[in-house]
Amino acid sequence: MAKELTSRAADYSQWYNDLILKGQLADYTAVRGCMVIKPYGYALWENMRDVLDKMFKDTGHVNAYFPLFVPKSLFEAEEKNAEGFAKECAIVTHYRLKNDPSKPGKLMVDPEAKLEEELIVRPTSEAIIWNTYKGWIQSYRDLPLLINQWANVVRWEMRTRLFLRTAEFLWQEGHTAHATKEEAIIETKKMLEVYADFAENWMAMPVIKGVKTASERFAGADDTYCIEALMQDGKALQAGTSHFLGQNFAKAFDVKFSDKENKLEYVWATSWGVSTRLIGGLVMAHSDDDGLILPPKIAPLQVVIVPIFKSDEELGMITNKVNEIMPELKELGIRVKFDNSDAARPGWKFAQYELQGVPIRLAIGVRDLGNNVIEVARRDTKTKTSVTLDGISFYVKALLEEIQLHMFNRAKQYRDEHITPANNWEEFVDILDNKTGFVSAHWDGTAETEEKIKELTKATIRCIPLNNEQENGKCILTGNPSKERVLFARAY
RNA sequence: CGGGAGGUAGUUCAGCCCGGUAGAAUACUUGGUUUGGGACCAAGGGGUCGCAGGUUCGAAUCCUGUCCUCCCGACCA
Repeated sequence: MAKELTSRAADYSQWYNDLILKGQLADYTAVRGCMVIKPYGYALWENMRDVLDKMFKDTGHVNAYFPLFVPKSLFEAEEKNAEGFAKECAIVTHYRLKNDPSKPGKLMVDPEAKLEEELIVRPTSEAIIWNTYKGWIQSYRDLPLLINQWANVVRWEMRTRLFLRTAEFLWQEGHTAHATKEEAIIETKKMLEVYADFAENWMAMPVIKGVKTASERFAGADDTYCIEALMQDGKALQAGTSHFLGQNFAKAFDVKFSDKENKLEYVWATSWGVSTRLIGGLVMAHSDDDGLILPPKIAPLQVVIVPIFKSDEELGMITNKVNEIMPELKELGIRVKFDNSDAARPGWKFAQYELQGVPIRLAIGVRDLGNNVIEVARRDTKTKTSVTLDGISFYVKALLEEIQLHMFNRAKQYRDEHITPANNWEEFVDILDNKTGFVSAHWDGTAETEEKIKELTKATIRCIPLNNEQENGKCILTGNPSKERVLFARAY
């Protein structure tokens, strides 16, 4: 079974690629580093997007859309932000092609059509948005501004990987403006909670909420909060970030407001985002050697019904019964498909839907009709049971919930078992090399030490967990005093 | 961007070293038998050999350039 898939043990990277490609989530294109998200993968993204969008709106945000291009002069206004992204920008320099006189039928860039000012294809939108906000904000009555946009961005990464790091990707970016520092910090933390809620309760992917060290911070932020997830190969994945931007962008773009005392103040800012990278995390958090395992709440298809028949007459009998069940399932809001195609035999369908991670498979043949039962197969545990057809829709509904919970608990158990304290350097390195996962260790708080540890072990500080327990100790590398442990890991 | 590997039928690949009518498996189409874990038989269709130059009587094969992918590294909100 699953004979064409590479196993995780044999080659984890290849297994990951196999699942994306053969599970039909995405495919390569002729464009370097850019993928096409196929209908099945896009359906997954749509489900994720819809849930997040509702969460944003429930927390008072509205959607808008800003330009893809950022004039270079605006892009460079916030210096740290510009510096952070400068090395991975796509730049528009011309606006016209013309026939190439030396190569008939071919086109060339028209040198006459050079732009006065280059346009940067947005790697993130703070610059264009804050330049726009300048015109929208005059008074404290204009605040807060709570805006989100669903968009694509481009980052010219040297090395790309499907979903995890592509040159162009889809995401949402929230950009809010506030009258006070306190309010902006509350917003930053609120959105981190939204992300954690989404990751854990919808994607069934446990995350650690924390704050980044100064060197891992978003370029232009005063603080970067993050959710960190753990993949099955023991590597960490930054799954979402929420930034407290202070007044950095307000100052760079001169965005001031009059407060109640008619004093001019700079606006306080936040930005926060999650991307299609979440899909990569979803794949690596849950799936197995037989294919994808998708959490029911966001799976494009939650239930597939596969008929087992030897003749049209038998298929007719089965179809009659399925026609009773389908409306009941749909009535309960379940995304269900009846695969009565005769192009593939049952065994092939079983394997295909397992590869694509459909949470529940129902198989029904005439034998089952006689016994008034149906075979229920769970993707997460690969167990099969024969269940009475009476009230089957409620059984399926409950089972979907159970699968969702089981997937989360299983991932959480793995994650929890892979947060390991290290009290000396030998332990630290041993855990990273052999056990993998997060290592909880003391750090002296300096960027130099952080960098040195990264050089020596390739592990980075993923975050300083929120509500971190305070505990006096000694830095794992330097032995200097430390007040708390931080989480290290090798990461994607 | 450095090192390594690769790109030939929808897919996985052989052929390349040593230039001479483009192959296999699988998938697809049709017919038949089948159908409770990736069925079988028969017939059939499908290719600018990544792209662009060059060498040659002749290039999938040799040479040069270029694009895309994978792995390792550097980089990485």
